[in-house]
Amino acid sequence: MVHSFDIEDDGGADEAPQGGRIRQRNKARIIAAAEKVFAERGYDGATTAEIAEIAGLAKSNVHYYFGTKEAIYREVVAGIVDLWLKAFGEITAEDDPATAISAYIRQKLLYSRKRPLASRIFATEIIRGAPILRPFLEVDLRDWVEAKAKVLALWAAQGRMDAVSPHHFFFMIWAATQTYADFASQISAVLGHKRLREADFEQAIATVTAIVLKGCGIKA
Amino acid sequence: MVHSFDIEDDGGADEAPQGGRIRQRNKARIIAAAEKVFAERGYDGATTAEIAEIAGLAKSNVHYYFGTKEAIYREVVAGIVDLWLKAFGEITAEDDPATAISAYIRQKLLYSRKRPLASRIFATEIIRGAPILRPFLEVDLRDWVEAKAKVLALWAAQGRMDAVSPHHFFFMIWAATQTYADFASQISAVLGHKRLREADFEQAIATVTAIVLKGCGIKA
DNA sequence: CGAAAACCTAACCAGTTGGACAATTTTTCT
DNA sequence: AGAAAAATTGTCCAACTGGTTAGGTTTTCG
Repeated sequence: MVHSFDIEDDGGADEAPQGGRIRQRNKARIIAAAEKVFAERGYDGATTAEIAEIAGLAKSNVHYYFGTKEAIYREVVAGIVDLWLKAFGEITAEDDPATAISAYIRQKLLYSRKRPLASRIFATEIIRGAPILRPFLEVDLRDWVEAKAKVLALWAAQGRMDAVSPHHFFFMIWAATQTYADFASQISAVLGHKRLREADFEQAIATVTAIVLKGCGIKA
Repeated sequence: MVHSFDIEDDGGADEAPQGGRIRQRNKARIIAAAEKVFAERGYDGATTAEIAEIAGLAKSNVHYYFGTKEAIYREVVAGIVDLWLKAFGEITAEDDPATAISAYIRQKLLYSRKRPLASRIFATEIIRGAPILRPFLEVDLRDWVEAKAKVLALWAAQGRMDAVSPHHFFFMIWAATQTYADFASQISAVLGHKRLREADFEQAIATVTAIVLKGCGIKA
């Protein structure tokens, strides 16, 4: 998993939340509330008071569990990184290119649908210059892309796809899929829908997949 | 141009900045400084004090020209919308599809290179739910997309390109081009470059153009 | 020139925010 | 039960922020 990068404070086991039932439940509530508030208001716009209110706790109680606002933010971001890593899915040389890439795009797009708040927090963190996530980007993500670049190069050598720049290939997929979370308000405005529907996402999956596969000369 | 939507307060002529030389120069300085601050800190994180400092004026002087922080923000956003409209470029039925789409992608990408701050402010505005830009998105941008959808449909009927969903086609191009401004820190981290270089943008243009054109069956 | 208009800014203010703390209540464990 | 640990909260506060104001300086223009 992630070796070089650990956002969370505890250097210990990566699993099993610590503490009693109450602690566990309240921390979860706070994180969930914080995700909403950070996504809607941004880091600076978010207030611990609003997080507390949504979590159904007193503000002082929020500070009891997480010392500072930044600590809450770091934990929210850490959770999002986990999601990213899971959403990465597997793309190996043994896979069929069309199958693997299609699955990857679908997974990313469904993630934008299921967890738009997380996606937006990730986006604003990057836009702000990735003060928290820089190590993750420079090491883990970079390694991941380098590994996948080799897979794409192999596929290209085998004539199973065109020789496209693997970096920009992924940048394009990430952008095209994340936009349905981050820019949802723009997309729904243009589509004339109040909210994005299931069908919109299905059509997005179809369009993005079709263009990317054909555009890279990947045979089905 | 824009008929249904006017962010700027003055209902009058759209050209020629009002006021004397000093006023003009200082307002420009403030806007430039504000663009930087809003892009880096977000709306809530931005302070009029920092804007003033970067502009080289006293905070009170900033409030002398623009009454409120929100007014500054609105003017910055209005300027960005103008850029968007210009960057839209022309895509008409008479154009050659490959030429028109290539030029459009290139223009958008170069805009991400030349004006990354503007792009980031636009992005955060959308992520926040587009409180200011909603009318623009729902009317002007929507109309623009509908008009272009007809062009794409015609091209498809003429067998000059595949019948792809025009909406998602543009969402994809917007995402793939804007990502080089908004997510520059992610991209440079993955590429291992401290800053994005000219060559990175050229390769981005090449990759995105190639995938989109081929992916939509647009013959060169 | 001279006065009106435009420009500039130090000082100030009221509201908000993150966070500290001490006192109290609840839960846990023996 | 009863003591220790954990949880809860009202209250307080220093720092900061957007914005005002009053009084000064500079520019403009007849």
